[in-house]
Amino acid sequence: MKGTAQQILDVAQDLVRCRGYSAFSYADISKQVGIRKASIHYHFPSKEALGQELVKRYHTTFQHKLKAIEQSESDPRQQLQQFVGLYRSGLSQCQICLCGMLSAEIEVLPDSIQEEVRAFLTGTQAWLTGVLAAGQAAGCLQPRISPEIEASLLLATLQGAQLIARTATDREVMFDSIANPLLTTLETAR
Amino acid sequence: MKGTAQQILDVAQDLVRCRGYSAFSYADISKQVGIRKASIHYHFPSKEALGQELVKRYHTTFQHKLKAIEQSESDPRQQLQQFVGLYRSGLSQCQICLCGMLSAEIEVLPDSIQEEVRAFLTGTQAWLTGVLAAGQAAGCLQPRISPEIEASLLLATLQGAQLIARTATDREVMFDSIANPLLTTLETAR
DNA sequence: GTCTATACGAGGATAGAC
DNA sequence: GTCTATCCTCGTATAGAC
Repeated sequence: MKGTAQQILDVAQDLVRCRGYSAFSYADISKQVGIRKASIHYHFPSKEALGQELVKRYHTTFQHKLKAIEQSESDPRQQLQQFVGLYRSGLSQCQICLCGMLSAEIEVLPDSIQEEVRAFLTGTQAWLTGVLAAGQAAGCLQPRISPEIEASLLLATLQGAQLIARTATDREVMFDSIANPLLTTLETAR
Repeated sequence: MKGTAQQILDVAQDLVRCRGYSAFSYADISKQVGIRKASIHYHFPSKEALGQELVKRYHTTFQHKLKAIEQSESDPRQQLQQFVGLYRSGLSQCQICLCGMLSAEIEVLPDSIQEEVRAFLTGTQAWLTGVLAAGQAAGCLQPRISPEIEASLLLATLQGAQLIARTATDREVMFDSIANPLLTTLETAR
């Protein structure tokens, strides 16, 4: 059984990924967790503190998922496919990457949260670069220009694909229509 | 000299592209235009009405810019370059595409505004498809898989590049580091 | 830890004078 | 067209009882 703080973070994460930081409130969390608004302040004194913790936890969890991918798949092509899968999941509930959403809202975020978002993006791109470099070395992936540049192109495309997909009625279909061709063209011709 | 309604839309557009729909208010507009909050309601009875008009006007203006590109450049490569330029401009003031921002917030937007956003994205992708098809026919552009698919890939990458760029200190440099390689790889090798 | 009660400001919106 | 005045709701946050 989870602690209240974790439940709050779980609910808050879903809310932010769906509606955005500006548009979610303590009242929303209150309803879904089943405690009063004031009680949330016991666990997180301010919205800023909550938001900061949210991104930190998201970053950590995401890193664990990346580690898991590295350990479960040795083929860089499949690591890449699983990575794309991370961006696909959540779309059905109309959620996008927490840090994609927060990037859009970056101008209205407290500095402390902005920093966490930047750290996430930097870390993710570094991981992607590693996968692409390994794939290039193994001859199974062909990054455009360089692994570094391909990583930023890829990340941008996935964030954008999420944005566009969520305007569609069938979000996953729309996402796949972008992500699948992308993966195909990165894999070396057989 | 512009009418008040247009001034309101101008200011509102900058605000939404920078902060988002949820995070901008009549008070913000009021300060910048120099009239009282209540006066805004004379021109736009509700925030929803203002938002809807905003996207409609943005869409129309954007279409005019696309027409202008078609007429000033006959080379599809340069049309594409100018198109990318549209996504680059505004970044220095921390603004992203109005409809990219609204896509992120789509879940909290009134239906009427959601529709306008979808129309914009569909129209833009159609235009891009045309340019890519022309470039392919002329042998100066090489779309991945097909012009249609390349258009959606390209659009997603540009929207994502804007998102990521705005988290950086030097936003235009970051944007270019994604957009330039993208353009390079689309142009046929010389 | 969670509650009730409350403070305080901000947000969108309306009525009516000028 | 724009103003002042006002309404009502919602948002974050705090104090203090249980």
